[in-house]
Amino acid sequence: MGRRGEHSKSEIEGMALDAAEKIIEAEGYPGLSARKVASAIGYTVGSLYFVFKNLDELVQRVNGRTLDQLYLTLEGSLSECQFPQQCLFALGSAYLDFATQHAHRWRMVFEHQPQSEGLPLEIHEEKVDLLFALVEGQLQLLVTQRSSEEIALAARALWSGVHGIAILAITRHLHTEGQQSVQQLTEHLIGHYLSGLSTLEPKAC
Amino acid sequence: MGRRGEHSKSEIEGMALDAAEKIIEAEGYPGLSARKVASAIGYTVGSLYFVFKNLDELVQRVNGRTLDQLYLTLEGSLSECQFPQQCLFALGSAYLDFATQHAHRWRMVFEHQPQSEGLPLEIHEEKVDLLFALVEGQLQLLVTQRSSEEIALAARALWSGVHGIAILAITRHLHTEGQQSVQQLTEHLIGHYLSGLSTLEPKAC
DNA sequence: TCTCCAATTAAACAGTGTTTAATAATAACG
DNA sequence: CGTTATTATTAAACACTGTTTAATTGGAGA
Repeated sequence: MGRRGEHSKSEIEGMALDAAEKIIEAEGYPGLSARKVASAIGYTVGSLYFVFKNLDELVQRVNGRTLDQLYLTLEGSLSECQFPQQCLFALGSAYLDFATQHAHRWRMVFEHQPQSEGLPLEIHEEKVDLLFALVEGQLQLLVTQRSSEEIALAARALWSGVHGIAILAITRHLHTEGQQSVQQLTEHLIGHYLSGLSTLEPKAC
Repeated sequence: MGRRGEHSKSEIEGMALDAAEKIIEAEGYPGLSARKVASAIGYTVGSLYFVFKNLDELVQRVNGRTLDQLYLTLEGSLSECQFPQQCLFALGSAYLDFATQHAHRWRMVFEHQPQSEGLPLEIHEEKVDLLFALVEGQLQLLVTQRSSEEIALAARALWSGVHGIAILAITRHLHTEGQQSVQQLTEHLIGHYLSGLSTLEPKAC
């Protein structure tokens, strides 16, 4: 039926991901549906299932692209800073900006729970590790003479903190006004944590 | 039809909330459905809508109870500590335990996005503020001579951090092994943050 | 030109949240 | 005690969901 081969399989895939992103950005994850995506790209649900195994798989693919985009954004934020502490502030600020500007898509990365347990979670762990690596790089420059395990631990502790601020701010659980004070909160956390990191003796952690 | 007045309105309400909690704890939020709750308490969907306006309202009620339970747990954890820093560690540990033991219900508190925007978010802000107050109390004891605004900011920064660790740990985005190292991560964050808090001059924040 | 395969669809199934009208059981009233 | 209202409860419907199925159609290869 109609227009066979008009779009290649990977073209349809890309169109579907684009459409899904738009829907999610506009209506949030609950607003996403297979038929909506299909009709947005001028196809029927069946064609979606010809390209994706599941709707879960589609969501995971969208999440993968979101993580890629987030990585590029964070990496880009490092081009406008000099000293490690400055750069960690920049990373935090960029993370918060991205989370608020693409709130729905960003939340979906961490909130979506696939029902059919497949394998693509490993891919995500890889991409999340890349994000952590950005933080580790700056911490490495800041506190020398520390094992990579300690650096990894520190990066996860600090960045979980920034992540928590972002989530609570977006879901309006912080009960603090405006975006300015959220940035303030982030700088407060990072600043005090780093101060403690350089104060406490290296062996104590 | 049948057994009219066998249970009062508030009894049915309580039964429904209990049943919903069990379902969520067992299958997660996606596993919850009106018909499941109804049949679990021996009624029909219609009776649910006679008691609750929405399924959203039922979820919000469950979330309210979860927050109450969380508060009691955290408050209880304070009975086994003496010094503020010790108590903050205890609070963090208890928060993490609760989050992992009731992962599905705890996640729902922060992840559920109601479609029909009602009013009961204010209730939640109140209960969340109560949680923050527990942290503020310990910080108050730890660092004297600081305005309540500074204490409130510090409590939110620190506890967002603990919250972030809990979320990322539960959703397995931390890529760190076992629960023991998650506790380690929390103590690391709290310890270093507090160290920085007492080091940095009071006016600098 | 005929065949066969791949792409696409329409239709179905079981499930969802929510609303509706019908109904049974009780309470109120004469 | 009989009748009427009211109120709790249900069954059924509606529009929607994810997913599967069988049926088609278009084009490539022989």
